[in-house]
Parts: sequence; structure tokens; C-alpha cells
Amino acid sequence: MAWRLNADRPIYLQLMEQIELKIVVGEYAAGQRILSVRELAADAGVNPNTMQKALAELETRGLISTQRTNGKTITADSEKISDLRIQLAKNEIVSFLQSMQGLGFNKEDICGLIAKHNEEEEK
Amino acid sequence: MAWRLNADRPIYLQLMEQIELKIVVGEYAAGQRILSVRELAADAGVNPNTMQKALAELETRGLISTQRTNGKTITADSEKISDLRIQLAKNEIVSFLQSMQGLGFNKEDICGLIAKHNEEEEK
DNA sequence: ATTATTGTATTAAGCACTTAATACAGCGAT
DNA sequence: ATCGCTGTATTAAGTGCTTAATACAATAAT
Repeated sequence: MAWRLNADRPIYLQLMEQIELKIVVGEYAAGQRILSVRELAADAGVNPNTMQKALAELETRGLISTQRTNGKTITADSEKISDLRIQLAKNEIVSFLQSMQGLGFNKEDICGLIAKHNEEEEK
Repeated sequence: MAWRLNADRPIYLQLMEQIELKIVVGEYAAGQRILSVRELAADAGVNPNTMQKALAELETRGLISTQRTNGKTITADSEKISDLRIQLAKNEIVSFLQSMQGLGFNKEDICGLIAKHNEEEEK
């Protein structure tokens, strides 16, 4: 998955989200060692300090652990990771439904709109 | 609709989004005069300059017009407003589907997840 | 032992956003 | 004519994010 960074929001937040995503979809597997801060920063095209900030935040959430001079690894707790995936999906659903209802669409109509969208996409 | 402002993103962007929402759901009706910049700013709890920036951006998008010394009004083009509502909904759908697929869910499963979420919400 | 790589910390600079405090020009109401 | 409200512009200050350039301590590899 390529890095997609946008100037609208703090970059370290976007890095956090996308690293989380790489973890929950298995691009970064449980227990796996990740690239160094400097390498990740170069890969994402950001300053090492910015990447460091994102990784430090993820460490406080228990998703990453650090071996002081030997790199960082993804948590080995795979249940924590699958729980996170479910939680992220729930957040997406709740947020989406709120937005659609805020736009004046009924809860019952929303799946129909998605189906219609998928059909139009087929063409 | 109350103002919901968050420190994570620029406030003027959030103001723009929420004013857009008030327009498309009719809280600010087509052709209607809105409160003064200062009043809106006080209502939202932000600096008048910040509200002014949001309103100026919306004016460049044609949603608001200004009578130099007599306030601002919502565009009278109600078709433009309904088009905007549809467009915003489409954006929500596309973004939601992308996020869910990014989390590893199949397009076919998503409506089921929403239905399941609605059921659990009933209780 | 030396070297390279690791995470981490510090300092300085630039930038955008936000707030605050003013100020000004134009128009309506009085 | 005067007063008040309108949008708009300006200046200054503070804050957080980002980058850049270093520096240091600890460990793995040689």
C-alpha cells in the first residue's frame, strides 16, 4: 500500500492511520520487525521526526514495541489486531451512517443507495 | 444543528462543511439571508476572521452571495443545492466503501454489516 | 575494538491557522 | 445628518506541525 499524504491534516495523524491499516490488513504482520524510523520516513517522504512522532503515538497504544537499539516490532498480540480491525470497521460504519442521516437520508434507504452505486460502477 | 468543532483539523474547513450541511438540509433555505459574520462567529464560538474565511470560501463556490453592506444570502439556485446534496452523499459512499475495502471487507458484505449494526442498535 | 545502525533528543526555522484588537467604507434606519 | 450595522482589511501575537541539521547512547556486525 502506497503512502497517501494530504496537506489538509497533520501528517503524523495520517501516518498513524495508514500504519494502523498496514497492521490490521497484515502488510505488517504480528510480531514482525518494521523498517527503521529513518527508512520509513524516507519511504513516506517525510521527515524522520514526523515518522518518529507517529510511531511513538502508536507505541503508547500498544500496537508497536521498541527494542532500544534494535528496531521496532509490531505487537505479537494478534487478537488485539483483529479486535482493532473490527473496531475500525465499526467506526467507519457509525461515521458513515451519521453523515448520511445528516444529509437527510433514511437508514433504510442507505443500503439501496450503495447497491445502486455498485451497479453504476459495473458499467 | 449545533456547531461541532474539533481541534484536529482547521476550524474554517469544519465551518465550511457544516454550513454546507445546513444549506443542503434546508436549515439555511435557498435565497435566505443568514446572520452577520460577527453573529455567526459568536454563535459558533470562533473568531470573526475565521468565520469570514469560511464564508468567503463558500462564496467562491457559489453557495453564498454578498450584498456589500446588507449581509449575505444563500444562493437562490435550489437545483444547485439539491445537486450538492447528491454529490456529498456520493462522496460519503465512495469514501466509506474505499475505507471498508481497505480494511479487507468485500463489497458484497458491507450492506450486511450495516444491517447487522442497525439490528444491534435496536436493542 | 571498531563500525554501522538503532532509537531518541535538541535546536532553529518556516509555515498555516487562530485569535485579538482595530479600522474603514457603504448603506439603512432614525 | 447621524448612528448603527454590514462586509472587509490589517497588524500582531501565540500555537502546533513540519522540516532540517545535529548529537548521543546502546547494540549488532565485522
